[in-house]
Amino acid sequence: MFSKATEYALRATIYIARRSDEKNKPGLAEIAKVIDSPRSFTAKILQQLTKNNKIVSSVRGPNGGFFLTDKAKKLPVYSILKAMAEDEVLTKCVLGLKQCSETKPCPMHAQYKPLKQQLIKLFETKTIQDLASEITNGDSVIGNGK
Amino acid sequence: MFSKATEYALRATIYIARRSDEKNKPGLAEIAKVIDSPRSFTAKILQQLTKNNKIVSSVRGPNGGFFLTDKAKKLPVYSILKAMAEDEVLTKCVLGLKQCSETKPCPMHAQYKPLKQQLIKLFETKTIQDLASEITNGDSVIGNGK
DNA sequence: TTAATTAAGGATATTTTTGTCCTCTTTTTT
DNA sequence: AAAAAAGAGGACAAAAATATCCTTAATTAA
Repeated sequence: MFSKATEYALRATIYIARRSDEKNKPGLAEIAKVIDSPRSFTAKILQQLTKNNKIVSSVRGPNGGFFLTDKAKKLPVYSILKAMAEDEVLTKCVLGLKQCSETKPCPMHAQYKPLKQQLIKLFETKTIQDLASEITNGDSVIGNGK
Repeated sequence: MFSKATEYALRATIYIARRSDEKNKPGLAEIAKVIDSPRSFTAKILQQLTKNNKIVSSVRGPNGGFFLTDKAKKLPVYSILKAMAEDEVLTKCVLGLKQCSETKPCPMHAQYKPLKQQLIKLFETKTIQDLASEITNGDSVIGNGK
């Protein structure tokens, strides 16, 4: 559904939200290891999330790393998609038609519409914090094994 | 959501289903024009759909072109996704985790599951014929304008 | 103040996806 | 039988996505 870059962005952000506070800031190496993503590529993605979009914050130097402000934790997951310029995945026509609309619907339109709406609602309603808290049991997982 | 290739595959197949019978077989040029896709690339995709997977049928030579058998028209739309090797889009973890399962759910799992199920059901239930018939009014559309 | 640590950023490489072009084969028409 | 009209298939090209590496800047600790 989403690109690798966006998958890493989601996983990394959720992990940082879980692990970070004023004192504790996971670094790139730790994040990439835990979420099972290529390190340098993940660095680029975290830059994207810190730079314009202010979803992730960072500090350099020893004991530096990445963290989320309380404000950032309250952002909808959708904001990560927007930061990765991939929110269109949820909004565009399933058949990829520019034309497709209520008045000029594609053959999938009527059937797909309610699902699309639920998808958007899910990503708009759920906050980063919500997902970070979703460790209801010890088996919830954010990476691929060891 | 899907790749360009799969979008073209869906549009082309629906168009062929609408336009074809024993006598009438739209050709590549017509198909590509109507569904607004790059001609030669569309040729490759139609080859994929004819070759192994037997979703689309074709005949060469003058008055040749593409058509769907009655049997093919009754296939679920899902079969097009499988032919394009993109059915995983619907089934895999939103966060891209191999691990993710009922016993080791990712943080989105519980919320996303019912939506995933609806998506799969939609593509498994709807047939190509269903979509081809979905011209309830004259404004239904399968390409991008003129 | 020097050394060490860590993110930022630029340049480059690799892979995948998307797309084109040309020749070959099949089929029909003349 | 020859010519024309299509799809089939291979080789190649371009663009985008994914990934790596190296240097610089910021910050902290010794």
